[in-house]
Amino acid sequence: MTIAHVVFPVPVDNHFDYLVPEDRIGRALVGCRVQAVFARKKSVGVVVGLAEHSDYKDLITIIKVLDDVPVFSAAMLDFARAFAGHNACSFGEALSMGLPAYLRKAGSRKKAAGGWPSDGQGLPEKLPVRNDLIFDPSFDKRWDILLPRMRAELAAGRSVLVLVPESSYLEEVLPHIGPLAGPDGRVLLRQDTEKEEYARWLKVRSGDVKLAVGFLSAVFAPVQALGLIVVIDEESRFYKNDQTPFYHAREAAFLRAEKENASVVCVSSAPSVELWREVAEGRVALEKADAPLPSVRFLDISNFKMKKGSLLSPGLRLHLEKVLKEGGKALLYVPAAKGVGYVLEEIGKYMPQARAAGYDQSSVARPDVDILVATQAIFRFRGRVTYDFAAALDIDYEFHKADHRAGHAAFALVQYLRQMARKSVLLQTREPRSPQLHAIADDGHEKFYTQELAAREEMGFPPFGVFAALVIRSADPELACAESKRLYDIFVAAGHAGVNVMEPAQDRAAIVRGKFRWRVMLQGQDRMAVVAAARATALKFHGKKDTILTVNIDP
DNA sequence: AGCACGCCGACT
DNA sequence: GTCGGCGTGCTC
Repeated sequence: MTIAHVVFPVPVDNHFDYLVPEDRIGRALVGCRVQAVFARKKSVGVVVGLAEHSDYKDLITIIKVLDDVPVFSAAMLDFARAFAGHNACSFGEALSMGLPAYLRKAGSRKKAAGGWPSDGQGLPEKLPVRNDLIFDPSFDKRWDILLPRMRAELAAGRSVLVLVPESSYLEEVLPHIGPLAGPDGRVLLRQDTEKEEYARWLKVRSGDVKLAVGFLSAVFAPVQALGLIVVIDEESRFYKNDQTPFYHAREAAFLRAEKENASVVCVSSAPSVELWREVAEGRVALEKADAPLPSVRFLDISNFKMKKGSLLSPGLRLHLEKVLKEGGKALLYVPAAKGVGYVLEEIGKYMPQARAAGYDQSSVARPDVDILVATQAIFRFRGRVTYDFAAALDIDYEFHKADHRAGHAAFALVQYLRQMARKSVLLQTREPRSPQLHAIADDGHEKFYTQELAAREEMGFPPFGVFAALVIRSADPELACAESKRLYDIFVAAGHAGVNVMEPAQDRAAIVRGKFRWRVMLQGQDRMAVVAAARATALKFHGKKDTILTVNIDP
């Protein structure tokens, strides 16, 4: 009697036992998809283990084994298990991330044709594992270090997975890496139709693809003989998934690489504090690509009595006039929340002779003018476009955000401005003596990380502690509030040692698409303890009708 | 997550 | 009587 442990894409942590059909006894089964009756419905599950007997009495038999050869290698199963533990989802939910929609559906006749070359047997030895951070403040030195590293893996018969934060990077990345593999050996992973997704998945899985490029979900791509995962601009916020499971692609990349004995190389102009800690602890090696960058100066406006909302100080106007007189071009950064409109109005009033325009998320083209007033959106041109002069008009605003990552965001902002300015960068501030401000503008960078790591350790913030946000969504504001209180009570009643809880509060995004959001925040030192507490609380909480609860680890 | 079971109030 | 709301617990 042979029993299969099967997991399904539902939020339950345990596996379910089924009898193996006669004709499949003794053949490879672990990692195969199966069709079986689960909770009265025909469902697709994945075999994650085998046993000789089960404690469960009324076993039923698997209806059909859907794959001739396992869809998931042992390493991918290990990765999914670790991923589930990291992100407060079930093993089955984690595995379903690695399947195209066609192969997740119960009724689908689609096959996962082809097989793994038996988990790497018959392949040349792997290169030694080496996790690196390429710190490239200038943006253009990264390829000198990265390309030889990728070539070495490919030459050793290993495949390489490249993650980029979003599509604007492709223009920059593809010309560099395209030549590393022939047209049949490379693929760009994009979400479009299910049919396309499936076709590409098969191609990658066949083993022909040696170089795959994609966005955050590409970390699950079934590349064979994985040697290296490259994470381009690892600090980007786009690597954090915005729905369940709320995983971070950089963290998932490290988990997967560990299970596949592969390496990770992160590239960044402003490394995340989380990754910098890995460097400090010796788990990731630092390769700094030194290149001169323009220095940063402060423009103290604390003594100016400016009109409310005004960002164009007399001092800044003097700078701009000088730049214009020399025939140069200026970039003025404003936070997206403030918009570019008011600054443009002020320029029109005080400097009518200057050609000025705005650039933000909604802009189609980048205007070629003397003064460009832009939001974050302009940074998609990093490495390709430069200005003579760049200024952040309200750098204080960046620090005063109630977010433990605000300091890093400000640091990254300054780094990006230095990349886009040929001559000088100016930070307009009312707090010219702020130690944080001096740390982010320091040429050495060490100052920022030392200060930021100390502050985060003191506060128990990541990477020294973990947050978990339990978010309740409902169309009814009262209900959302009441339910978050009930959730809080459930957590407190269970008493999770080593995990702190904060009073229910409105989520940062209080209303999204007509749904009101309240959240209960958990915090603790140990990631596993926080994840376990979050998950236990979520499973105990039975949401009222029309309310949804999501668990976001490290929001 | 779904979905059935079962307990209460409301109603032709 | 019995319809249907929603709280509770289970899925091999």
